[in-house]
Amino acid sequence: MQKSRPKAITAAEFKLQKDSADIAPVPVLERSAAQRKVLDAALKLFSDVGYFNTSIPDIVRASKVSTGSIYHHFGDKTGIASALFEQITGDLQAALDDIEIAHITTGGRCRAIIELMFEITERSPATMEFMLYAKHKEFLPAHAPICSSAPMTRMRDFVALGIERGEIRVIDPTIAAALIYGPAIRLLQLRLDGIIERPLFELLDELWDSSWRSLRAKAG
Amino acid sequence: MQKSRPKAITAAEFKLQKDSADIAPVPVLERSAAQRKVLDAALKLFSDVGYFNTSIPDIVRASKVSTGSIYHHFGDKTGIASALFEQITGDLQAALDDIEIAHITTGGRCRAIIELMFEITERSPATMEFMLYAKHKEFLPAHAPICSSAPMTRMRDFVALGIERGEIRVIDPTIAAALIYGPAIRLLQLRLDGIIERPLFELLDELWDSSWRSLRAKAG
DNA sequence: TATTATAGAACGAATGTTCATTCTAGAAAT
DNA sequence: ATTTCTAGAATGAACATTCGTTCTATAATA
Repeated sequence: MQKSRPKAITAAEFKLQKDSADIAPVPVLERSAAQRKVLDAALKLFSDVGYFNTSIPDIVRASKVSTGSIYHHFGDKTGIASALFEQITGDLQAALDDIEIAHITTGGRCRAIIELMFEITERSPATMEFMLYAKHKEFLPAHAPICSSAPMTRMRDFVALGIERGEIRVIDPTIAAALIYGPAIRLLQLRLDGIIERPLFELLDELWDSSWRSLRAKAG
Repeated sequence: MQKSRPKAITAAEFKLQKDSADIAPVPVLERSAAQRKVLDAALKLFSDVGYFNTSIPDIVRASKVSTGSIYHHFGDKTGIASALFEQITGDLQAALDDIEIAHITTGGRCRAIIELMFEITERSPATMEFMLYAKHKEFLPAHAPICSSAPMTRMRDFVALGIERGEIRVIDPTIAAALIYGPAIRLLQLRLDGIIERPLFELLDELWDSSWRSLRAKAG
């Protein structure tokens, strides 16, 4: 059901895709240096003090890009958040593509997804914070909630496929997905909040053994 | 380590408690009708459109309490959020007290906690949203993050005790807590986001069987 | 009991600030 | 030479908060 990530496409192809309803009209993400500076500064500020506590003058100061340029590139303040959202979910989609190719088994895929989430959390906490905590509906009314974003549904699809294939025992797929990803997400939230002080990688093996044990089919 | 909830106490007793450092100086929560109207309206607005999209005039309109009265009772806008936070965590503490008394086993306690979270989600989604999603650090800089709030640490303590008692197999307590509560919290988020359309209660048994299976000690 | 004093609560118009956005003009790029 | 980009001052609306006042109810006084 899920199409693979669109690669670089021409304008004509893009238009074509827009007409067929099942492909999200995500344009190719090519950012100028100024755009990147703005997005970097905004991500950091949004994560540190929150979207609503971040003013455009703050972003101007932090990014060293002028007000006029920011509005030229992003239209308005929500445009910045929107661009960040698309950047991050796009990157995530790409990473999920790689995982789908690199791992055949459901167990391998799910473990790799958890590893990916841990890695993003450690390497760029602000990115993970933006994905998890940003109340997108508060400043991105146009976007669907993060839970129903492409990467999230993709993660659930992997689990559902695992049940079909008999790799996961028969169980409500929603519950199965929650059992697999829920504990990992919980740990990563605790890590972001500073409750967990060790790098998440140190917890991965023990977490995975327990999570997967409760779900894999007996006759594996 | 954890003291039980303070019952109604006299002023003298309260002062005494304040001097001993290990009891939080939470005053008895007695709210006037006006205060309750404000808190009800604010909770609904905060949950519907977010704290920063809610103006004081909005709260005045919704609660039918005047600007002046609101400032008289709550000091400033963060005071409203703060009062909500204390109300909700206080109620939660009380419910956890009841659970601790009503259930002896760790399994029973954890299951009851999940049931409680589900029940709050169904009965008052706004309350659960405020607890989960409210980026408290953005508008309640004085409060610790929700993860390290009293009810959350309490929930972890139950799990840690279960390991000591041998009811849960030997495993990192942080991971154990994530395995128990993580999936439930995940489901409840999906329910709040409208992804799950059935009442959570219908998922409880299947969820619990799987969660607990991965954690209970072999020699139960 | 009748009158006055006091204090807390309620009110909402007025204030001053912040902030997103616009505007005008000039610099680069194509 | 036309379009794209950059710049930052100017604008105006929205907002949290303040303040002077009025209401209500209980307490003090006579």
